[in-house]
Amino acid sequence: MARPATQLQVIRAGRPAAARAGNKASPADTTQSSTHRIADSITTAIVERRLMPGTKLAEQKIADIFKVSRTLVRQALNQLSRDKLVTLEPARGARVAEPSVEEARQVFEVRNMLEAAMIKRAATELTPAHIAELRAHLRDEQAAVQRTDVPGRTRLLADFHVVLAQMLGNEALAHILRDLVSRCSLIALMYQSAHSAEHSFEEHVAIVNALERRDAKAAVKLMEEHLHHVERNLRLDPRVPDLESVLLPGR
Amino acid sequence: MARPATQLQVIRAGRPAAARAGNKASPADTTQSSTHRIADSITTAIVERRLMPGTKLAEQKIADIFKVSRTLVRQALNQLSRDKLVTLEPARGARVAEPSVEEARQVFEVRNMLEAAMIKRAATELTPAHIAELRAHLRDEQAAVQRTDVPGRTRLLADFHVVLAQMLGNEALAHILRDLVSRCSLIALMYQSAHSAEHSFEEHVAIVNALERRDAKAAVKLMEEHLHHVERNLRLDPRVPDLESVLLPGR
DNA sequence: AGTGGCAAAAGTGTATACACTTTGCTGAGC
DNA sequence: GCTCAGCAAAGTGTATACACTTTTGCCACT
Repeated sequence: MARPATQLQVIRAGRPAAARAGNKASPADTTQSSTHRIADSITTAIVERRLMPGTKLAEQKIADIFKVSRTLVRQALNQLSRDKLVTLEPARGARVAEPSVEEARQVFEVRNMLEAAMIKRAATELTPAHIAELRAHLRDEQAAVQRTDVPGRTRLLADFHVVLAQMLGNEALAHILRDLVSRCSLIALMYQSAHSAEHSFEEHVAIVNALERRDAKAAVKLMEEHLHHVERNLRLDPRVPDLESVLLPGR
Repeated sequence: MARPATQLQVIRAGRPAAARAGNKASPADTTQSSTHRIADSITTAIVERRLMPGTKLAEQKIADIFKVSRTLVRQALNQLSRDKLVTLEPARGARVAEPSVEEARQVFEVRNMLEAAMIKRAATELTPAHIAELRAHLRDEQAAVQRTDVPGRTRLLADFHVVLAQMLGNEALAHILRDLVSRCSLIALMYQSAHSAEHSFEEHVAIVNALERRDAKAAVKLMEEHLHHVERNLRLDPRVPDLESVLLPGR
């Protein structure tokens, strides 16, 4: 069971003063809260498809990896379970969530509601400076797509929607959307989206073009179509309809 | 600064078996997770105005009240901070949140986006059975208003919006809305809404009437007006605009 | 060979210990 | 009398201890 002695090692990544050798608490030594760092790492790992749905997330193992106690890992897992990125079963531990088809439908429905309203306001409120920022973001997206940087493009394509929310200056909206978009990444991952990254990118470009023209109607329409395309290209139906037909395919 | 400790005493209801004298763990003995119970109690206390914004929530005191360790209280406070009902300052502890005017604006903006879209769908999708349920809810609202049951009516008026979300069968939407509505309760509490409960109730009735007529346009309009009224009746402006003009009013 | 059951191992849930931070108070210095 | 250093009390942050639960593997029994 993982020798705790290893925690005493002084080496620890390039942290100047903070990394004290003491084995006891030293709050506020890391740049941010350790909990947050752990939750972030796991989120990123899930979104970038390095942790598959259903993967067991044992507290002690994660604690060893991050060289902290289970306490902090538990906090992180708790947060993630609120984002629906992991599921927590009593006395059974945490696993990477496996969103159901129904859940996917619901999440996309909410995104549609929120983002349609959002883009409508964006069309009237965004300044040329904002549009320029969006163009810059699109350039990043394109670059990631072209060099087939899968984790990078996944993140950037998702961030597009969050960036829009932030430009409206509404943190509450941005926060909600960030959660929804993360969940969508997990859903896309589970249901193997066939929606090509290029396609998403092009739809983003079209949306920004409409915003620049201040054509609210077109922007809303494009956004709704975009979300609809993403959702429709999930393989939501034939996913393990029931166990029997998988094990006895001949029947 | 109002003694916070005494306010906490009120919360606990008579729990028969849970309060065991044993000091060690006994998982899964309470009906639900203790953490959840604690978070719920605090949420209720905030929404029902028994805990005022800014009240210090010291971990050990709460732990004593609920007869659990700080561990569980910390978990509960962490959850609440994600809902923005309490603020957590590093090494300074937790307090009941004091939402800013800007935050209030943002929350109402998001609610407007979500609820307008929601009510539009509700107008086309709700069945007569749903309408009947809504009528029943309205009766409860009215009863609470009439007997000036402040905590009850506050909760029921807020629940109206959550119930609508649930009727659309979208848990994700309902969950988001539940958070937003709780925050709104806190905001209303801080900025002493002058919006009378009767007024809200009547607007709810008008909304349900529109839904029954399946008049989506009217329903959306009524809902937007309702939210606008609630927001406009907050005293959002003169609230400590800046400290100087409070301390040196003559200038 | 197959099955039921028990015991060890692994893992979760809660409490507690202890280091560190903040805060409020007191007393020495001016 | 006022100010500020420094100390004590209160409170937070993290680790660890330990009780309980689930899982796993093994063995006796059929």
